[in-house]
This record gives sequence, C-alpha cells and structure tokens, in this order.
Amino acid sequence: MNVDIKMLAKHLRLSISTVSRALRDSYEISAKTKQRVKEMAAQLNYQPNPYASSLRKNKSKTIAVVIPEITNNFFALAINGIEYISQEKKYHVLIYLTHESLLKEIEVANHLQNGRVDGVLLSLSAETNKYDHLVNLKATGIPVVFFDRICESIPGSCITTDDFEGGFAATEHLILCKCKKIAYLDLSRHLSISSKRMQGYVAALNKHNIHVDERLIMQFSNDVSANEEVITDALDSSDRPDGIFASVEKLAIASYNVCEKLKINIPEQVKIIGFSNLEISSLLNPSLSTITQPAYEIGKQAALQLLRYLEKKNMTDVHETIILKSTLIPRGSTKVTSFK
Amino acid sequence: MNVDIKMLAKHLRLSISTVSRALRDSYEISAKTKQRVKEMAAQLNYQPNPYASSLRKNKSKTIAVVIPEITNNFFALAINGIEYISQEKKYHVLIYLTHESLLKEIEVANHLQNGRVDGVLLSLSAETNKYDHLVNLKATGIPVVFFDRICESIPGSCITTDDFEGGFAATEHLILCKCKKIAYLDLSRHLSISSKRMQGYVAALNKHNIHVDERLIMQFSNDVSANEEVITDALDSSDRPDGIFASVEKLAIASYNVCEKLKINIPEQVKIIGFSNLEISSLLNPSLSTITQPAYEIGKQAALQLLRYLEKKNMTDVHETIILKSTLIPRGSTKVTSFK
DNA sequence: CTGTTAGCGCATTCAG
DNA sequence: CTGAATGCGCTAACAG
Repeated sequence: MNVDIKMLAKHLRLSISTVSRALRDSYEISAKTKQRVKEMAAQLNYQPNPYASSLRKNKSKTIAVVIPEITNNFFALAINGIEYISQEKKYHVLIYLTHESLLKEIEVANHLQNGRVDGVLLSLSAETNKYDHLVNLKATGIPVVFFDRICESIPGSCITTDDFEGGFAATEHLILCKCKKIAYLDLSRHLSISSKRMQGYVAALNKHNIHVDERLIMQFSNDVSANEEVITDALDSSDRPDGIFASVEKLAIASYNVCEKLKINIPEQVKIIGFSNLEISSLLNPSLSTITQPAYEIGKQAALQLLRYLEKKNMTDVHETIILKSTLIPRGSTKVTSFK
Repeated sequence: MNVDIKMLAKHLRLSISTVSRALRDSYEISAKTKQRVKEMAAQLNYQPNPYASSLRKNKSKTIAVVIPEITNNFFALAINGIEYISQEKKYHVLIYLTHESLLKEIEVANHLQNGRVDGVLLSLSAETNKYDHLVNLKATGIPVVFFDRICESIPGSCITTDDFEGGFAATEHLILCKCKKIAYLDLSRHLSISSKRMQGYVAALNKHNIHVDERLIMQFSNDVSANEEVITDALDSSDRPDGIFASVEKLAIASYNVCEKLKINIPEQVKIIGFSNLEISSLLNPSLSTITQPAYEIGKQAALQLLRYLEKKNMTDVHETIILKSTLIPRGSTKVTSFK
C-alpha cells in the first residue's frame, strides 16, 4: 500500500477532506475539482484502503455466507446467485463451511459478532438443534437471512422452497407409480427442510389411504458409509420398500449405490426419487426421478433480501419469508411440473 | 459493536496498551494480569474490531479465491480444501467468480490491489490471454498462487495437475479401446490445462502412429448450446470420430447429451473420456470414462503454499510448482490407475 | 465550495 | 512489568 489520500492532496495542493469528498462525489465539490482529483487518482493508481474506510464508517460492504457444505450442487448454485447480486452491489462475500457441525456453526456465528461483516446468509447445519448462537448474533445487530435450511424458531427473513409440496409431490409420484411401501430417508430431525418434506410425505400417504409405517422413516447422518449400511439393512430383505423418497441428494445417491451393489433393479424392484440439483440429469439413470430446487434463484433472493436490509437503515427488523417453487422431474419422460 | 479495548481498560483500571498487550499474549505482561484481562474480556464478550487491527497492522488475515465458476465439482472441491486450511490457520476466504470472463478477472484483480486481502488464489478464466492485470497485482506486493489453470508466463507458485500425462493416458485409453479417430475437445487455446492436455493427446497419437488431424481438434466456449451445436456437426456425419477426449467436464457432458440426442450408442459407436470431478461416478453411464483430478488436495496445497508466504515474510518470491497426479477411471471396470 | 480538526479501535513506539 | 502518546487511512462534523 503506497499512495494514500494525503499524497493525492499534496500533489493536488488540496486538503485531504476535499480530496476525500471529491472521490466520494460529494455534492459540495465543484465539478472541476472532482475531475482534477479523479484524474490524479487514476494517474497515481490510488486505491482507497478498505479497512480505514470500514473502521471509520463502521461498515464493511462484506457479507458472510455460512453453509453446511459446498460440494453439493444446491449450495454451489446458491453461492453463484449470492455472488452475482453481491458483485452487482459492490459487496464482498466471505465463505464459511460448517461441514454439518453445530460446533463449527457456533464458532463461526460467534466470530461474526465482531463486525467483520455487515450481514450474514446462513443455512443451518444438520446437527443444529439449538439456536442461542444465532439469537446472539442477531442480538448484536447483524442482520441474518436464512436460506433453504431455515430457522423457524427465530423471527426474521427466510428464503426457502415449498418443501411440503415437494415432499408431497415426490411421494405421490411414487404412489402413482404403484409403490405400496415407500421409505422416507431423512437427513436430520432438526432441519426445517427435512420435517416439511416429511410432512408432505405423510400427507400424500394419507391422501391415498396408505398407512404410515414409522419403520419406513429412517434417519441418516453425514457419514456416507454408515448411511449406506442403514440403507443396505432396509433393502436387503424380502419385505423391502418398493419406493424410496430421499430428502436430500446424497441419500438418493446412496440409495442408488446400494441398489447397484445388491443387484436390485431400478425401477423394476425399487423406485427412487430425491431432492437433487444435479444439472446433468441426462447422465443419470433414467429411473431416478428428482425434485429440483431453484437454487440459483434462492441465492439471489437471499442476497437481495439481506442487502435490502443493509442499504435501508430505516427498515426495522422485517420478517419476510419467500417460498420458491420446486420442480418434479420424472425421468424417462420430458414432462416437467412446477407446483404452487 | 460495543465493548472495545478502552472499556476493558476502564473496567480493569489498566491502561489501554496493557490490555492490548495482554490480549495478544505479549511477553512483557505478567501471567496474572493476562488472566485478569482475558477473564474480563470473556465476561464482557469483548470482540476485537478486525478492521482497526487490519488498518494498524496492514494485514487482514483474509485471502481471495478467484475462480471462473463454482458450479463445477472441481472448483467446489478446491474451495473445500482452501477453506479447510484457511479455517485452521484463522484466515478468512473471499470468493470472486469471473464466469470465464477476462474483463471480470481484470476488474477483480485490479480491485484486489487495495489491500483488502493478504494474498490471492487464482485460476484463470478461459478468456484470459493477457496477464498485465496479474503482473500488476503481483507488483503491488500481494502474493498470488495459481492453481489448476495456472499462468505460465508469470513466475510464481503454482499448484496443478499432471495435465500432459492425463491427456496422454486419456487418449491412449481410447486408442487401446480401438478408437481410430479421436477428437480433442478444447476449452480455450490460452489455458495451460488445455494445451498440456492437448500435448498429451498429440503425444499419445504419435506413439501409436496415428495421424494428428487438425480438424479433430475443436475449440469450444462457455456457451452450452453453441458447444452442443459444434459437437452435433462433428458427430452427425458418416465419418464421425469414434472417440472423444473432452478436456473439461462440461464438454464431456455436452458430448454425452449430443450422442443421446442423435441416438449414437456409447460406447459402441463413440467412446467418450473426459476430465471430470463428479463424485457420483456410479450414476454415470458406465461407458463414460473419466480422468479425475485431486481437487480437494489441490485446494489444500494452494492454500498452504499461499499462507506459507504470508506467514514467513523473509521468503522472497518463491517459484514453486507442485504437480499432483490425476487418476484414470475406466468405466465398466474397477481398475484405477494413478500415473507418474 | 474548501480547509481544519477530531476521532473510528487498535498496536506500538518510547518512557518510566 | 505498565502507562502515555502517536498514528494506521479515512470520514465527518464544524467552521469559514
């Protein structure tokens, strides 16, 4: 770091404050002076020190994105949307991964109290079952917008998908495919997306007068091989399910892998549907249907919502929830359905 | 932001400087005082202002990651590795996407001259064919480490894959599968990865005494539908290639899609191999072989390299290039080969 | 329209 | 071992 505002002022024989104002296009500076200043700034390749400015103004033009994982097309797409909006609005984006760990999430949330960012976009970890760290974070005055895996016990802004409808449609899809025994693969009891999707699952079963068998609702963790074991146990028996609704992508993939290993034919013996944002659907086995979320749009909406807070300080804590539509893509057909 | 070092000092009846030193574990403070200070800090939930500290020390404990896209498993995995190392070393990670645009890359590189970050990890955009912006960035004293799509005309640190060997192996794989007419699908003439992979392609053809036909070396862009058109033109003729080596994942997928559309059987009529980091290989068509890069490891190595610079200031500009091995995964077989 | 002055919160001289 | 004083680079009163 070399040329600062003081040096510019010296070169221009102007005061520091005049230069500062000219650069910020203040109304109290003459057009001529502004031009002189800007030309000199360009000539000397002046770069304003963001930290000096942040310290002074007490805002950093930076937001944090806190997500459970990144090797997941949903979150990659969401970041894409977030970054798009941020770049447009001249904001900077810090990334923090919790790897589905509550401890990490707490650590990050506590750290973010220090004012490094003006606002936070957050998607809960699968482990998260208490929210003090988030309440505390909001209490320090830092706006938090939840997306996808939202926190329903804290009032605030949320961007999410119609998980109930998605779960309902996925389950009904299997029912209409003549499945009689449909398993629900759950990532975490605590997550909003999981419980909503499960409610949709239960509602669809009820509608079609199918008994809800608790044993078919299975819990999973972040451990791939443990997950595959549970699925193997479920599938490696004569009275196995004939349909699987995976609440998240990785569980759909795990189910697929287990079927392959056990030589169970998809979709003849078992039909699988799952929430997924893989953009390479044509590469997938044509029998694996998916429910796709508008991940890019969710990222954009979340960022827009957050930045709206940050720009308009007269907004008191708004509680706006935006619910975007998911899309059912039945494989082997080109039919695409958007619901409500 | 509320409780600052001054308030801590008042509560403790100590001077500001003593508190500051105690918090930083300075050797000139007694153990007892340190403890008092730290307890009070914890009690009042003191959060040091990172921007004040950055301004004073002229470093931000922040790095930038500049990548062409994020909805690509390679970069998602790389970020995973980068974030892992950064979190471990208490660094913060800013993300900038260039969307394969040189203009965006220039914009970002110029912006990063302002000292917002201590260092930069960068993977070139497909369009990048001049490097002034990167030379300038390095000239300001900000360390830059290139990864994957490295810049060979600028001396410095690079983390990359054995692209020549990968290209060679991929091509030879097709040759050994009896392909006679192998197309090379190139993302950009400018990228190191593309040209290295192509050199491997040429070398493999030479080794097996196959004539290198320039018409089989095809250039592609970032435009998916334009790409599919080019591939369609190539495949929709009687003397079409019987093998395709895609230099990047998206071109392999595009090839696959076109084959499907044209009802060309894979692998009977056309064999496809491509660089790819999709972690769901079992879901892929079993005839689509891949070359996989150690993306997570590349991210980790790149971050480690950069942070090593940042921590040891006595290091003069080191030019270290680390080349990691890629892995060929022939589908339909469990054989996995690491080379070099 | 422009200049003077006083901090933002912290780290680091320099004195004791 | 601790305290007083200075300034990182910039913005925002408060004057003129």
